[in-house]
Amino acid sequence: MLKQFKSTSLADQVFDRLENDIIQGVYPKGEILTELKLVEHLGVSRTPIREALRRLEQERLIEDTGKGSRVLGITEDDLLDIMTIRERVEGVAAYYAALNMTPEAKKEFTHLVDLQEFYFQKRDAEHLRQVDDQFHDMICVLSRRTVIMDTLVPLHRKTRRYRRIAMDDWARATKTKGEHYEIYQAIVSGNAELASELTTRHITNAKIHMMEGMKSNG
Amino acid sequence: MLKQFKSTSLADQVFDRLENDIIQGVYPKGEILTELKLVEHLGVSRTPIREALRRLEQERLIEDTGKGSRVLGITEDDLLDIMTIRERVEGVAAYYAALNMTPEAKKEFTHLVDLQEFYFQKRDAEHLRQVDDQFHDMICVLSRRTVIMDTLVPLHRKTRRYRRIAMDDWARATKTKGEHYEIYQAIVSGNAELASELTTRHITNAKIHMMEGMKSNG
DNA sequence: GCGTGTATAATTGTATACATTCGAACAGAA
DNA sequence: TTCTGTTCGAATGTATACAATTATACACGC
Repeated sequence: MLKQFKSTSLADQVFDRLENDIIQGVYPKGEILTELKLVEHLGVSRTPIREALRRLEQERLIEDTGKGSRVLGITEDDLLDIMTIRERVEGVAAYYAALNMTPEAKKEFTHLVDLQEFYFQKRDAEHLRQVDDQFHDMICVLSRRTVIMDTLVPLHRKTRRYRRIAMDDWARATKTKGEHYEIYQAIVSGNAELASELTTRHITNAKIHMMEGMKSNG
Repeated sequence: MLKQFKSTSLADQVFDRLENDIIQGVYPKGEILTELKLVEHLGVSRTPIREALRRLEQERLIEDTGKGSRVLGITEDDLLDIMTIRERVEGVAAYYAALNMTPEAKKEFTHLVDLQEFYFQKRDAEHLRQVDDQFHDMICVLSRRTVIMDTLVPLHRKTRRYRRIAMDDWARATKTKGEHYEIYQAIVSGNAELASELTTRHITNAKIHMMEGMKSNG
């Protein structure tokens, strides 16, 4: 018999799924989720569902009404604020990442950048979006600063739906790839100041692009 | 019979208590909390305790070991990063607060500033610390920007233990009172740019003061 | 028709029972 | 002694039973 995959708990699976579905808009904003409906829909008992709901509440993706949980979702104001915070904080992550590079970290980081190039050549927007996610998360992880990670990573997750749109604009994707590569070089060469500055500038660009997208799409 | 107080759930009570106890250092860093021990200690069943633990995990105050939850607490690096993030983000909150003032909000804010003066005159460091907490939380709430609130308020909570020390330094408390008053004036007069700048400068000062305290106290 | 009271059903809060996993202690053989 | 296998217990994961609350519908009296 094959070795079993590491079993994540049902509570974790429910959380991941609901978090993703809410961010992707599967559950429209304002919809009421009751525990019983989720039991039927997901086929697990109330215990893991309740634990997932409490965590989603903590992340302000849902709101307890006393009679079911209301889906809050992510507004345009939220997106704007997320980018503002990232613009001001993610440079700090890049700064520490540049100070903390190890050969293993560099190898992993390089692999990610190569993957980005690969998907770019294939014009594979969907995977490119995933790699973009991972790129920014990796900077946080490489910083080895827990508070910074815990602040930024949830914000990255919440912009996931938006980024799908951004990556379909190939001109922006090309620019993103170049900016990422510059950041990568600054970090692996240990140039903390430059890494910080380039990262901030990159996110400012992404923010501007996002705001233009919001204006034209309503 | 008297009207009952609004009953918060046991899960919420357990969360509040454990969160506070961990931040205050009641549970030393590294201690393992098992559900059974908490059941005995707190006198409630495992269900609300588990929900509280999952939320504490989400806030990275504990870590699941698979066999009990390890208390993580807050390191000096964490404190430094918290102040760095606040330094860069809290000005944004003040900016929006200045744009969103209503008569009711102004009244509440004014009351808080008066209260600060009151406790200052009484040399009541403990209450002064509470008001300091509330002042910074209030700026976030007044901003009416959910993401900014959700980012900053948990960080405020995590610095609570440190602030107790800071308030015992009366020279700093005096300076804090003055800086708060300037920020208050900028916000209620709707001067968003100034409010943002003063807030950032105030937190920079607090950060410097905190770092000096860390150096001298080891 | 309209308001009121009651019964009922839906929903969450809490406790507990059962399943499973994992590690540590211990016994026995090489 | 040391390695190994087994057993037992402690802990968590999951499901379910029970309690309490609240909204809704409906019947009844005015």
